[in-house]
Amino acid sequence: MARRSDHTRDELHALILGAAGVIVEREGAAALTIRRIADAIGYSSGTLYNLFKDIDDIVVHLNAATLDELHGALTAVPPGREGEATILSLAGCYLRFARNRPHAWRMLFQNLPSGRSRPVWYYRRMDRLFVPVEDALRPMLADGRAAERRRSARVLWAGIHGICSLASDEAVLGWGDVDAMAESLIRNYVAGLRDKRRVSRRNQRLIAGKGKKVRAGRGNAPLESQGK
Amino acid sequence: MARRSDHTRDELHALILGAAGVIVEREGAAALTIRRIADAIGYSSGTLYNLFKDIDDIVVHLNAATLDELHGALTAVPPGREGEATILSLAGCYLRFARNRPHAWRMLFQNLPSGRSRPVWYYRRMDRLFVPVEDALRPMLADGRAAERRRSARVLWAGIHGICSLASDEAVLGWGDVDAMAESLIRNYVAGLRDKRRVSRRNQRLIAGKGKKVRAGRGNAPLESQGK
DNA sequence: AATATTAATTGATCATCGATCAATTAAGCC
DNA sequence: GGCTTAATTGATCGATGATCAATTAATATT
Repeated sequence: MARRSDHTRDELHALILGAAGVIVEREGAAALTIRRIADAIGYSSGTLYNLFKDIDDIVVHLNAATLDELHGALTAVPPGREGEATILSLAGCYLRFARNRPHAWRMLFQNLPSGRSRPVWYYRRMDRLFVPVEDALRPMLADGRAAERRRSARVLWAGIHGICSLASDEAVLGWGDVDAMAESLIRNYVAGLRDKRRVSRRNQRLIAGKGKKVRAGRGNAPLESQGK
Repeated sequence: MARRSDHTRDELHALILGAAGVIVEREGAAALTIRRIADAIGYSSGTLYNLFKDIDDIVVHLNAATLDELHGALTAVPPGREGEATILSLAGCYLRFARNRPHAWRMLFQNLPSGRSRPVWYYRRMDRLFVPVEDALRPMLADGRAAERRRSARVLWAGIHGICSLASDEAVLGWGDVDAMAESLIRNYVAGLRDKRRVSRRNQRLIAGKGKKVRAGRGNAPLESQGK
């Protein structure tokens, strides 16, 4: 047949993503195949290529929906006047999401074949996730230090993500520890942020005192010092 | 033919892993197939199944070799009497490794099909990576607080890993920022670690002051407070 | 109402994948 | 030299992503 009036193009689009989402939710990304989606919605496999370029395209759209959900959950946490508490809530939100929807969450970060890259709008959606953290940092890092705030938000978010990532890789870390770890990360990092000046000075002294005389001023990058 | 005297069993084992390593290094994990390895070493595909259970088994052994290399690089950084500087060096080492060997590094963390899990000895090799960080934390966290030191090492390592992970996912973060981000993470987290007591007390006051009276004492877990 | 136009849908088909296993063949032993 | 053992082969299977000529239904035109 052709142009069955069963569904409009948009309905079909949603139908495919819906069925794909169910498969991923239940069995993980590895179970997601063109034929299984087609069977689930009662169309044949070729039809899917009318609406999506290839299977990676489907995955990208699924991930976009997941990112939207996650973003919605993050923006739903009450901002609160105190920054640290807000960040703790945001982290808890992120961890809960990853734990409740492990398959969808892991698919977000599964590496694609070398060479391929995701569309731009996809990365914009990932960037959006930093915003709530950035806002929560405003009490600690004033408006004058926007660049620093931007970086700190990304450091915190990446840190939470790293903890989550190792925890979801069952047995590297157990899920039992992640809450305490995330709390440790946030509490100590934010505390460090608060006495930025004193810390910088102390580190200068300590590093300079270790071996050769090296002035470790702002912008100095000891991480690159032993480049290979 | 059979039992060609070309190579012993061990040689063949190494030959397979060597060829597989070259393929991954050059083209990434997606290019690694049984047939390509077999062609590369001049054997037929069936032979590989004599030495490895399946292709995941080959990947696991490749990853083990990568972990050994990484561990070797980490233990090669001079310990140094000062903890923070050592941790900065360790992080630099980790970031450099991930940047220089992106394919091998990313394969370490690629999620396996739902249900499957890696052998125990594999996770032991991952645990080993925490040890140098734990040792470097000894100056800040005395012997009495071993559990705290253990957790902090994992927090730091997971944080660095998270930064690295988002950076390798090209375009979420650029590689240009990671050094500064890692430095920010370590400097601030360690600083927070240093005035643990004062920080805890301050947070108690702030959280208690926000809305309902909640005593946020030690062991309180605000991350789980709004469980779903 | 009949026909032509357009486009959605199909499913056979292709190359490739991981994995299996009967058949083959070489090495070691008596 | 014949026998045993085990390593090696490659055809084969089921399943994958993707393609495309053929089919068919909805719409426009006459």
